[in-house]
Amino acid sequence: MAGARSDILEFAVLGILDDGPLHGYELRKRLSGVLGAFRAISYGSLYPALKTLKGRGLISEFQPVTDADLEAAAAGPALSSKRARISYALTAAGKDRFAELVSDASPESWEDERFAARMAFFGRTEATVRMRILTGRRSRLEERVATLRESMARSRDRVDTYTQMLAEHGLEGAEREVAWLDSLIAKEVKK
Amino acid sequence: MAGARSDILEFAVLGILDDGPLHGYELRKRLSGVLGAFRAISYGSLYPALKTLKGRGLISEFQPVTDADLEAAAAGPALSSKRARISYALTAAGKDRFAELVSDASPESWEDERFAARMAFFGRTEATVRMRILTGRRSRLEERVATLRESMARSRDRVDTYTQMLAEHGLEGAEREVAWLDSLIAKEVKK
DNA sequence: TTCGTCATGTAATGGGTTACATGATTAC
DNA sequence: GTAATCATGTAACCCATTACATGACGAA
Repeated sequence: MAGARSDILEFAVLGILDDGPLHGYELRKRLSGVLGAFRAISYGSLYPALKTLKGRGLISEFQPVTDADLEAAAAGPALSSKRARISYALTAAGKDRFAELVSDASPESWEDERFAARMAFFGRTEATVRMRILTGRRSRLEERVATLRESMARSRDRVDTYTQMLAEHGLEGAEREVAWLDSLIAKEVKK
Repeated sequence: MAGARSDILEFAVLGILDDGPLHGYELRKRLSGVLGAFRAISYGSLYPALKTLKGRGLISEFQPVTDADLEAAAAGPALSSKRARISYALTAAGKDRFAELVSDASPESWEDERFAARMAFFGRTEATVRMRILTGRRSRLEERVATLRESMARSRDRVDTYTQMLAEHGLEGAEREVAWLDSLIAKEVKK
């Protein structure tokens, strides 16, 4: 993914806006479904990020005024609020950037922080890249399982029951994710 | 937990040292078993934290020189290295502080960031506090399950299959943790 | 002798949160 | 009328990581 570190927010925002324009507040809600598991980003992170993205010419701001605009921008339960919210849309450069990011398959893609976001946009990801990320994630997790097992074996008698149960639960979680990935990979192959 | 935010590292370090003196390098390894799941802290975090703790008089530094000291400080696979490592030990104030922290049962205790660390020291936690944290964690997780279910229901037709599978996997993980907590709680009751 | 791991640290950087500030709209 | 939620932002702060710097010890 070209850049260095947490372009993950950039990626997620571009990906969501690639689906249609949205205003900040709603964007944030969608973000929590895309960024790993449960974490929601704060406005103190989102709005500055939006500003940066705009500064880089990847997204553009607009106030939806016509009904059509409202419909396009709201895309929610209802066109409830009439307040002039600030909506954001991808520019051509933004679309290009997202296309670039979504075609990347470098190892960071399957690390904890990024994997969920990457998978959330698998619908717009090439099959080969998808496969690479899934298998990469799988081997990453197996690695973790191995490390965990080893460290549990080493410390078995030193640590108390609670620590052990904690570690065991973590191990089971990792194994479960491996199994889940296996099923996803199998589905990919069948396709 | 008296203080504000991430006294979690403080808590974990005190808890580990409560078991006996240790040097930084080894401390860091143990920390990864105590801090949630898999995360390891970096030296760039650990050493400054140790310095602060020392400044606050909660831990003290010493160079193990006698065989007995070495034995006490190494506590590892072997007394391999003869190099004068800097070991840390709890002071009386440090012991008090740990006792204070370990008896806390405020709601933050069962949030994601803290729960694992709290549970890792359940062996030295009062039964009532233990119970409170376990049940608190449980209801926290159930809350999450509910939110997740609801948000999945709301967005069912809008989001693609991959996002859905991701959400489902997250949901299952949360449900699995609830079940795990149930078994832990049951064990506590029997005791 | 060179590689891996043990071992300890500091400075720069960065990503994020919290707290604060403000105000409109909706449902009761 | 008033509480909840929608909505947008800024400034201060915090915690952690990365990159860097240094060096000893053991094994091949």
